[in-house]
Order: sequence, then structure tokens, then C-alpha cells
Amino acid sequence: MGTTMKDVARHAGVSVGTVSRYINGYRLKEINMKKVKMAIEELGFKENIIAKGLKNKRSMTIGVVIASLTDIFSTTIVTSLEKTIEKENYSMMLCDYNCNLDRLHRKIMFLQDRMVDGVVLFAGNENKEDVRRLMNNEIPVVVIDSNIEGIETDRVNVDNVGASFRATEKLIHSGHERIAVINGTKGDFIAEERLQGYISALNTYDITINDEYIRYGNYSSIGGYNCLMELLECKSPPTSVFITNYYMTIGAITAINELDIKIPRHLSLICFDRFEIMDVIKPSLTFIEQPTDRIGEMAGRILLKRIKGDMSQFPMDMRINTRMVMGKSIAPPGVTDH
Amino acid sequence: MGTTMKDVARHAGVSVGTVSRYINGYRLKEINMKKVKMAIEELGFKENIIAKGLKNKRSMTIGVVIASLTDIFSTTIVTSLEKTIEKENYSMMLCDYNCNLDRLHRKIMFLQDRMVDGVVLFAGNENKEDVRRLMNNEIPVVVIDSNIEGIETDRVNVDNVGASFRATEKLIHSGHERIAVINGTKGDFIAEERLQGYISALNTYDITINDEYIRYGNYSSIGGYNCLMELLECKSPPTSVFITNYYMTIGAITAINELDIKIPRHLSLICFDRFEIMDVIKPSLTFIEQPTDRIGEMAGRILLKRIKGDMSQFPMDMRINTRMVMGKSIAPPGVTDH
DNA sequence: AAATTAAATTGAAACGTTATAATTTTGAGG
DNA sequence: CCTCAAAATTATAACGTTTCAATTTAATTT
Repeated sequence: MGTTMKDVARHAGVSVGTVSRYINGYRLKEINMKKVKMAIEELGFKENIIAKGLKNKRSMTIGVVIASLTDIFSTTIVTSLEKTIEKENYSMMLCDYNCNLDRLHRKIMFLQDRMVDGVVLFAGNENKEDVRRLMNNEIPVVVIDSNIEGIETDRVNVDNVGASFRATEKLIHSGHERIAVINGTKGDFIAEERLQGYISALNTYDITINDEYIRYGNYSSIGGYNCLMELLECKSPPTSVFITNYYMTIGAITAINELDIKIPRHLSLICFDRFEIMDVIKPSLTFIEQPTDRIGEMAGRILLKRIKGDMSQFPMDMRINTRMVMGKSIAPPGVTDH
Repeated sequence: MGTTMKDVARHAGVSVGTVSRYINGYRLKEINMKKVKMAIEELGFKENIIAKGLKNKRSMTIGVVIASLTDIFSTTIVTSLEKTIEKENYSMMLCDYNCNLDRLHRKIMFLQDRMVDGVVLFAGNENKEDVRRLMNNEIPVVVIDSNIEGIETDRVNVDNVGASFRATEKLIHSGHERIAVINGTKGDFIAEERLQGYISALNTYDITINDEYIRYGNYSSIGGYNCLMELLECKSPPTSVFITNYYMTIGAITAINELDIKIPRHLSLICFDRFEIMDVIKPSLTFIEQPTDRIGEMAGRILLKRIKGDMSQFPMDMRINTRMVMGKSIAPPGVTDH
């Protein structure tokens, strides 16, 4: 280790320039090619990406900022994002900021100091100044699951409105009218979109909107648990619930178990996101699957494209379709099994 | 952006060397200090970590390899690891390899190419050749939750044997003798240690070991679900179960709910790891909490120490104590509530 | 076979830092 | 005010690449 291109050049009897050209895939005479190749193998040469980065002002690294490393939805997307960028020899610096905006700011600064070639931001990172600075420095930014108002960036989102519409519609089609929603965080981009889909479905089918049925669980399991408990304490409790994320679903199911409510006999359920425990829950849940693979891949592809300087179709507003997976958690209201 | 030390030097009317010395905190004359400081502010100079890295052969980056970004236990540790290293201005390249050994190899190569100053490996990364290569290249390695046989590395583990002993003992103390264990993956370092604690507790209290009560759930919720189902189908089912990780606990609880078994009336439970849904499960579970904060912090501290060249007490075998958190999931066997 | 063109290679100057030897400035002592 | 040491600063050579003008080598044409 520690062998440089200079060593390789000497060993092969050519100049460093030639070695460089070999490394970067430019054509050179057969004979030199062989000599260089052998020298590299014999010396175990590995190029120094740092020196390379200094020269071409590229770090071959992208920065990824998520709210929390422990949020499985984000990390699943990141996994596929990484798979996409590593194909082009990029690596990733992954940061979380644990909902601390100051920390978020520091992280973005940090990535910029590290000369990342591009940045992927996840929902909630609405630190406009930082984003603006990145873009002024010509560091492309792709935003996932969000939309930074007032700043034009490429973004990748699922079709939240459509998905929620169809989820709600699904409940309506099986006869429900008392349909509740356990939504994320009030005002949040995703939550607003999902709410819009829900409302629009109810409107379409002329069902009156009952504010009591609209709850916010802050994307957490404890939130989901509490919302479900509260919903069932309404004078006229819902016969079905639409839950807009993974953690809240876990919480709601825990509440349901505790209350000894049977699904779908007493309550129909449709939720967002596939998660591991799903395979194991009985009855199987009907849910909307967000194609995390595709989200990560798209984000990666767009970012790489921008990094290469291709600014066509900027800003892209990529909308990814979801898929509804049918389980057995929905039945007509007020019907007993037999 | 784009301004270099040269620009600062010119603007301040000093040489680049002086600017460098300012940046790195060496003493210089008051007057020059002020001039440089002003110039930096006026030009918005930011040092180029890449160039710096090239010169001092340090990337100020550590590599972290975990099995999967979606494994919450690992990512929780990584979160605190990151907090530790960022205090000293290090950043982290986080990789997962999704149980693909070839991918693991590539990742480690990758980190080495990126000139990381140190590496943290999580359980299962027993790619001896790669680890050896890292160490030969004087890149310090800290291993978490594992022990690479035949290679001396610093490592950080919880006291698995002790924790499992006490967990099992706890069940024994409340009168159980038919105690099952749902363990991770057979042969795995952690699983073996936890099994050892279990066996040793039974031996200590003269309880015969029943092989039927020892199950492997591969750390997955589906595994935990299946194990629990199987255990209850024994001719003489256990009255209590010790579950050695988070995901398997989730699976087991799902099975328990499905079978309408009441805890702790029909079955006592003790498990490993705190997780979000825990706050919400009734009855509250008794569990062993692994101090993920401390694990990450220790790993970070040891690695930084090695990076600084301090090899004292090498190889460290750090054992972190766990804590038992009392819930209401344990009761004497065969006793009904009232 | 000479002349022309094309292709391949070389050598040296960058990239933005740090380290070091050489130089200048400062300050104390006589 | 000169000398000499100590302190501070400067200029320059690295670090390991890439790039580009200049040069050499090879291929083609006449």
C-alpha cells in the first residue's frame, strides 16, 4: 500500500500521464497497456480518490440527510438509493439530525465542506437557507417526500393524493361511511396530501366529513395507539380507519389487540407501508405499498444526472405510483362473520 | 466557496503559510491574526478538507459497516457513534451489505479506497481477509457485537452471558422451571453467548435442560412468531419464554395475540431490547435494555484513540453492562389473576 | 523514401493544503 | 547602536492525481 501512480509508472517504464490515462480508460498502445496493467497488479496499486478529488473537484460522494437513522421508511429508501449510486462509483455520506434544526444546519455545512457532489434531502428538512446555499454553489439537491416552498428543486414523491383517495374509496366501496383517518403531523407536506386524498374521496361519494374522524398521530406508534383509542371513544365511532404510516399502524394494532377488537369484523383497516411484521399479523392487512426501491432509485438517478451537468427538465417533480396490496382487513360494516 | 488560502493570504497581505498556521491554531502575531481573521470572514473562506486530507493523509472520515440499514438496533448504535465522532470533526461513511458477503468485501475495499481513517464493523462481518488487510494497512478496526476469531481487534460487546443469566434467573426466581429461549441464529457469536447465559442459569438452579425449549428465530419477527407457535405445541409447553432480540419479540407477541394467550397469566415473558412499541404494549414487558448509546460511544472513543495512534491496552474487549427494566410480563407459573 | 498527418506519450504545471528550511523581524543585553 | 538569539514569517517543495502543450512515434499518402 502507499504505491502511487509514480511508482507504477517507473515500474512499467512509462510516464505517470500514461498511467493516468490507463486508469481512466483512455486508449493507449497495446504494449503499454499490458505493461501498466502488470505493474498495477504487481504493486497492488490503488488509486487515491482523495487526490483525484482534489484535482477534478469531485468527491465522488453524495450527501444524504434523513431525519433519523432509526426511521425504517427512510433507511429503506436510502438502501436502494445507495445501490443506485454505487453503480456509478459514488459513495454516500449519510447524516441524520434527530429533529434538531441546528444540527441539520451543521450537517449540511458539513457535507458542503466535504465537497459532496450532490445532496438528497428527506422530508422535513425545510432549511431553506441551507438548500439555497447548496444550490448557489451548484451542488444539486433532490428532495424526497417533501416540497420546499419557494425553492425549485428536483423532487421525488409518491402520489399521496391518489393513493389516499383509492384507499378511502376502497373502504367506501365495501360500504363504509364512517371512515376515520389517522394522519401524520398536521401541516406537514405528506400529511396534507394524504388528507386531501381522503377528503376528496369522501366528497366524491357525497359522504359528509366528520372532523372528529380526522386525527393526527405524528407518525409515531404511541400516536397511532392514542388516536385509535380516541376514535373508539367517539359517540359514533368509525367503522373503518385509514392509517397513513407504518409506526402509527403498529400502535393502532396494539390498541386494537388490547381492546380485543376483531378485524375486520368490528373494524376495517387500511394502511400505508409494508413492514416486516405484516407477514405475521392476522388477519393480513390491506395496505398501500410505497415502492421504496423505486423512490430511492429515482432520486439517485436524477441526482447523478444533475451531477453530470444535465439540467434538462429541471425541476423534475417525480410522482411515483403506489400499489394496493389486498389483505383481509376490510369487510362491510356491521356484518358479523356468520 | 471557491476561495482558497491563497486568496485569503493575498487579501490579508501575508503568506499562505501564515494563513495555514492561523487555521490550525498556531500562534502568530496579534496583528496578523486579526488581518487573517478579517480576510477569512470577508471572503467567506472555508478550508478544503479534501486538499487537507491529501496532505496529511487523513480523510477525517471513518467507515461503518452494518448488515442492514433497516436493522434498528444497529442504526441506533450508529446514531450515538456518529454523535461521538462528530465531536472531533470526523464524519462517517455508513455502508450496509444486506447479508451478501461479496458486497461486504466490496464495501470494505470501497472504504479503504476512500482512505477512511478507521472502521467500525458490526456483528457478522466476519470477512477475515478484509479485516486483516485493513489492519495491515494500519487502519484501526473496532468490532461491535462480535468477535472475529483469530484476529485481534478492539471490540465492544454487551455482557451477553451475564444478561441472559439474569434474565433466566429472573424467571426462575418467580417459580418457573419450564423456561424456553427463542434465540438468534445458531452458531452466531451473540446467540451462543446468550445461550450460554441461559444454560448456565438453569444449571445453577439445577433445572434440567430441555432441548425442545431451545429455539432459533434468526433474529426475525417471522422467526419469533414461528418459534412461539412451535413452543406451545410441545407436549409440555413452557410456562415462560426468554426472547433474545427485538424482532423476534414482535413476532412472538403477534403469535401470542393471535392465540389469545394472556401475559403473564398463561405465559411469562422476558426479552432483549427496548423498542418504540414497547411503551404501548400491555402488559408492559420486562426486558433487558442494551445501552445502545454507550455501545456507540465506546466504539467511537476507542476508534478515535487508535486513530490518534494510542495503542495502549490493545486489543480492548469492552463489555458493557445491561440493565433489566421491570414490567408486568412475569408472574409465577400456573397462577390466575384472582 | 520523403512528407504529411494522426496517434500516443511525455513532462510539467496545476489542484489547495501542510511542512520545512531559509529568511526576516523583534527584542534584550551589552 | 550593534550583536545575537528567539520568534515569526516566507517561499518552496511536497501530497497523488489530471490536464494540456509539446514532443515522439506510428501510419498513411505521394
